[in-house]
Amino acid sequence: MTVRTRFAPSPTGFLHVGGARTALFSYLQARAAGGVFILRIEDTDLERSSAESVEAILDGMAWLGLDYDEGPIFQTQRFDRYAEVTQNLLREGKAYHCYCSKERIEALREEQMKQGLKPRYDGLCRDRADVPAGIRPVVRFRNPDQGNVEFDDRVRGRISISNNELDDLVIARPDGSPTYNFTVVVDDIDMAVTLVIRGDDHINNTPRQINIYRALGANLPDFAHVPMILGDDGARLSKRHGAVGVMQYRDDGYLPQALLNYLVRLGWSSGDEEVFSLQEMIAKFDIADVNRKASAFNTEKLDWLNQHYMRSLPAAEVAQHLQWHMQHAGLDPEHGPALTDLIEVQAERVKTLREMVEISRVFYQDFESFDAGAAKKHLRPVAEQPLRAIADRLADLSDWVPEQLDQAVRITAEHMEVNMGKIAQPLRVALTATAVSPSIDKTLWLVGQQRSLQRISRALAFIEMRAAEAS
RNA sequence: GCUCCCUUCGUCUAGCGGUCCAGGACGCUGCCCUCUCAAGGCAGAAACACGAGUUCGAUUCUCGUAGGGAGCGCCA
Repeated sequence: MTVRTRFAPSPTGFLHVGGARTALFSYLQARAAGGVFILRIEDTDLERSSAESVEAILDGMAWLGLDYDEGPIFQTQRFDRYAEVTQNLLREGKAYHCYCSKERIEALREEQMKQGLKPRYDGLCRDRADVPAGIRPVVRFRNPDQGNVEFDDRVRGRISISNNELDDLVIARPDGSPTYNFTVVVDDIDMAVTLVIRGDDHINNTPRQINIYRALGANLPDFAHVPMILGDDGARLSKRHGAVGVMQYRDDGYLPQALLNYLVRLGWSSGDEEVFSLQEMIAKFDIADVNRKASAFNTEKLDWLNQHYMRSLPAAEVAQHLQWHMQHAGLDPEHGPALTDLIEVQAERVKTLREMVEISRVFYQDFESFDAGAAKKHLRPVAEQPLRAIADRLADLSDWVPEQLDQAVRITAEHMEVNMGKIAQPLRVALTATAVSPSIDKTLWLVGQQRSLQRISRALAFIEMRAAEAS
């Protein structure tokens, strides 16, 4: 039997990291088995669902590269089907109309809670013969009241719950619209899903869903309930933890490979390995090896992985993502070094593409003024001779490559009998306006010959101006 | 309140009765390297929630306690 998995988000917001992880797990299980991965949009709640959210989810899936074989399938397109199944259950006596008012149900719930009982529908309308006038009834599923439901969860192990704990849940509202626990079951049956991977907040729903499967005479899929993701502080992940939406990670400068790798390691491991390409994940991941406890999201480790991928992925591939950030920062890649060159030298000094853009402005745009502290320390009269000397040598350089540039600076330092720092630091400030940049040869290389010479002249003028002011 | 579930370094995890005075990774600290910042190399601090059992022997099995989570909707 071919493995069929699905990811079934409800479009009530963006794709968050927890959802992305269950999507990834479902995707990996399907791909590993040469099976089918389905995307289904659970939009039965017309109030909360939105087209923007659907877009956001689709965008998130696309950015992560989690391609699906079937879908997106929208539940709102399947209302006729749910109604049909509901009618069948009604006809077979496996479901019934319930005329109880919401008020009565609420009062019942309160009363039961007060008595220390678990709130459950009391079945008043179960065998009702009359049809009260003027009331549009809901449809309730007739849950077995004997025995218990057991299933082997692929991550949680054996789970057993007594039918006494369950009650007759509403499967259709007065207007006929179906409810979640019913639609998932109908859909997973119709779509022949063989493995249901979802958040463990659904674990308590599973027994009642299993009862519906049985009433429908369908085979059960395997279930795998994965723990949720917590924020850095161990509390449930929410907006106040910063980024929770997948696309926010893109905006913040993370590579999809890094996020995916981080997510797969959250609650799962394979020996001492930390880095996994998508192919390796497919080969090594097994939902049965996922941990049972919730894990906290740690941005520092994500940062480490992100830098790893910025450095190890082909520069051309990273450049495609960097391009997007350059544009968003208002920088034109044409006005400076090739992005692949930039990545080669900058990737090891930043955690995100966004930071890379920030520290690289100076290679694409002229700066307004020298950093005050850096200028005060390095653009002093003593730097004048070294700067003139290096400028002369650089002006004659025909081959503007790091090796030649490194030689030029070293030889200049040797001739002047000074430390590298005596020449590199003033030069660094001249070129970048700050005292921090890549190694001096790489900095020169990225700035380019013409621009380097212009900036050195500018620094010399600055030094003279300061000297004049002082005297 | 009731039901179900979870508990190894700060964090992610390895461990599936003796190989563990508990291994790896991120982070942290120190040293080295060094033209700045990084990166890199080396070293280090850092955990089995607690209490009873079972056993010759428990991180590993059982039961309690404590702490935490989820569910109990005409939301998904």
